[in-house]
Amino acid sequence: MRKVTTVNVNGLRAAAKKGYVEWLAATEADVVCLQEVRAESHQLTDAVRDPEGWHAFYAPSAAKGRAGVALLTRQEPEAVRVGFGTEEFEESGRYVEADLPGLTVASLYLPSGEVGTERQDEKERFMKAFLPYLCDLRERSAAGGREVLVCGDWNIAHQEADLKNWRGNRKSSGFLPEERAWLSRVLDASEGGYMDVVRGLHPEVEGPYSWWSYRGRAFDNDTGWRIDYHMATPGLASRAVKAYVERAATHDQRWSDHAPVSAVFDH
Amino acid sequence: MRKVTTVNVNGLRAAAKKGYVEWLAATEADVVCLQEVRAESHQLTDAVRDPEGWHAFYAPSAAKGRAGVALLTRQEPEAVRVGFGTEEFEESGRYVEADLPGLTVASLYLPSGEVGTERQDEKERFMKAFLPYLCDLRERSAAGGREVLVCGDWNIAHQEADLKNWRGNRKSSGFLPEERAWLSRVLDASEGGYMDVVRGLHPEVEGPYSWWSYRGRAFDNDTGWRIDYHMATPGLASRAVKAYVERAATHDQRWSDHAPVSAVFDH
DNA sequence: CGTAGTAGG
DNA sequence: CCTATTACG
Repeated sequence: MRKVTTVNVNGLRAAAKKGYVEWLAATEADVVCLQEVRAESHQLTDAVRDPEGWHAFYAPSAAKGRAGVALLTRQEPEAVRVGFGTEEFEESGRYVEADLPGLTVASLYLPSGEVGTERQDEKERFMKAFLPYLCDLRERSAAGGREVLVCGDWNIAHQEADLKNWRGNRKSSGFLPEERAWLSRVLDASEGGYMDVVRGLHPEVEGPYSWWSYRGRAFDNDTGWRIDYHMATPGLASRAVKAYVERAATHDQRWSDHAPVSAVFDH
Repeated sequence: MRKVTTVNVNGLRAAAKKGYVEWLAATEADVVCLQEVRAESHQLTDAVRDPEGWHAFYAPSAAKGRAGVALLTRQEPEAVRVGFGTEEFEESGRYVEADLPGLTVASLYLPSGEVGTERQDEKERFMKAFLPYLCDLRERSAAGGREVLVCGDWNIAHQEADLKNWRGNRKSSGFLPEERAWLSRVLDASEGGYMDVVRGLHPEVEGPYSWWSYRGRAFDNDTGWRIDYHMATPGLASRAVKAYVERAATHDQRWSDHAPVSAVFDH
């Protein structure tokens, strides 16, 4: 495993018609993590559901047309698991993980919230349940000799450098103080203990953003958010040699409001 | 008034983006009758709602996004009336009429039905209430020295020549014996007393069809129905010199599942 | 197979 | 603004 890419496709059926298929055919990634598949497997064409040369695993949501994550791996995994053990989210299409030799890799779609609504409460319940799981996962994997990489749409920008208009979004879901504090705990060596691979390799830059609203000229003006992360255990993070947002993948013809984010690892 | 065109636009907002605007700008009609506007006036752009050179009158449905008829006239009408006096259908967006010198012209969208459903019952209630109105209208207009022309989507094919696959549709709403019999009463000299202008000028042809399903290759194969009619009082019908379906108007780029139907009158 | 509606993001 | 749903045609 050298390269892992994560991308929120915002509806795999729509994305497949607009450029996702060509992008996947051209990628050199060994693992691709998808979020917002927004389809049941039988609604996908065979070629999209099971692309040539990949093993594909889907965790759809029980709610039709919502959420849905997937993992594509070149190598056949030793095991695949859906959900993280919290009843409320088991069939929410938000988490799938696979064991590869020396690595557990996961595709995560953390709920998006809206301040003052039940959806924000749901996001917070997810966060509360998911952090202990991340700790368990890290410990369990360490015992099994595996590094961990949790990729996906975390729906939180961590620091001011992670979104263009941070001042205007201090009261917006996705940049609330409690959400940012939660991500800090994920990254805290004494708690979650994960590393933000992209930020680790690019500590001083604005962004790079991975999501731009479809409204207005957000993409053209690069008015974006960095909410898609590769969160890695330190041993794996130390092997990261390259990490970048494939902004150009959706430049000519946008096939999602997110761009793919990739990380390349040494040996 | 020389030329009157009727067209079911199947959503004026969608049609306006796909070719309706250009078609209207090029037409030489003096009156245009629209059905299935499927929008409230404020949802239309100014140029679409009030096209240059026309007087426009809308009768939207109380149900958002449904039905809706309109009349466009080059000349300012002496009067415009919405509905035909039957409570159930007053705000259903199915009937508007206007008085022009020597003529009352109407835009009608008769409900489409589906056998065995409440929608078929509604269609039948509409038919039952509308026939007496047509008789009243004819008599009232005659007393006022006006001819009558009721144009629109009647949602009934009258005879076998009025749809491609009449055998297969004998139990389909739109070609049921009772619907065909009702149209015969509209045309019966001793009852409705109206004339089918297009059929009057083209007694021996199949069609010409004015609606083709979007499903399959119906348009390319001309598997259509003739359900859009100009129904005229005899004095006006006798002045018809030309009547045709503008199939080519939606040939390159279809902007509705119906094509405009036009009739040209002498003096 | 389209156009609407509405929910979600 | 975009992708889904569902209702209607």
